[in-house]
Amino acid sequence: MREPTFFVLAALADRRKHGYALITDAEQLSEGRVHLKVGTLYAALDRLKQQGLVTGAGEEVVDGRLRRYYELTDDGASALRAEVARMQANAEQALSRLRLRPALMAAHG
Amino acid sequence: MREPTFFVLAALADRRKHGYALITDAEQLSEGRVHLKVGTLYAALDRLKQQGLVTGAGEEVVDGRLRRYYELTDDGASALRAEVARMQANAEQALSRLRLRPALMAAHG
DNA sequence: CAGCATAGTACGAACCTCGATATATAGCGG
DNA sequence: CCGCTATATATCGAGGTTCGTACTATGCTG
Repeated sequence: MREPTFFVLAALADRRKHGYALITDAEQLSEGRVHLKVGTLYAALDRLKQQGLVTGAGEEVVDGRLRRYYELTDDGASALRAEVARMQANAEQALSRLRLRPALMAAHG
Repeated sequence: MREPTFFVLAALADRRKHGYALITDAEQLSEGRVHLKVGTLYAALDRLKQQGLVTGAGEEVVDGRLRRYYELTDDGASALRAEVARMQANAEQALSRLRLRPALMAAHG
């Protein structure tokens, strides 16, 4: 799973949201590191719906603009938890390798 | 950075290795979750060399077969540490969102 | 000579993301 | 009214990474 897709799931983890809200929410969640592009977002939502990780959760019209809501399915929440566990395990393994690395002697080579 | 690329860097973190050894090492590091394909590996090595994260570290002929060694540059080690920090931060953010999620009431809805 | 493990190379297909473009409503400044 | 910005959804071509497979090659075993 790529980073933009991960943040779509993460942004939906607490409650249902509409597309545009996901863009701003993912940006905050990632502390500014990830700005979802609209093409990425809707492609990801279509894919995740097809995979059963996300589902439509109603529509609303606010100020004449349509809002389509999305929410995590139970499978989606499981997939997100699994992805988190995988990332933490990967990070731990990489750190243990880095600790085996001979220390840098910056001065005097 | 994608997972296969991440494990190429992680497998090189402790000492120089040759291509084929990276495949078996990445598989162990990931606890069997990631099997590097040869096409993926050498494409990643070429890319990482071009980016200055990995560099050639000598050649050897063992049993008539060529071994090309690769090692992390200082930039490569920094990039790996940055990627680890990013993954840990992303995982933490996702977990805090999952904690806000209304609990599942499996029985009786 | 056939099969297997090791070791590296090459290439098209598939997947995900990027970046740009299009549509639509509402508010603000000129 | 026109242009600009923010909100909101949708589509499409281009690009980068990985996948999957096929290929070359050596040495060992049968």
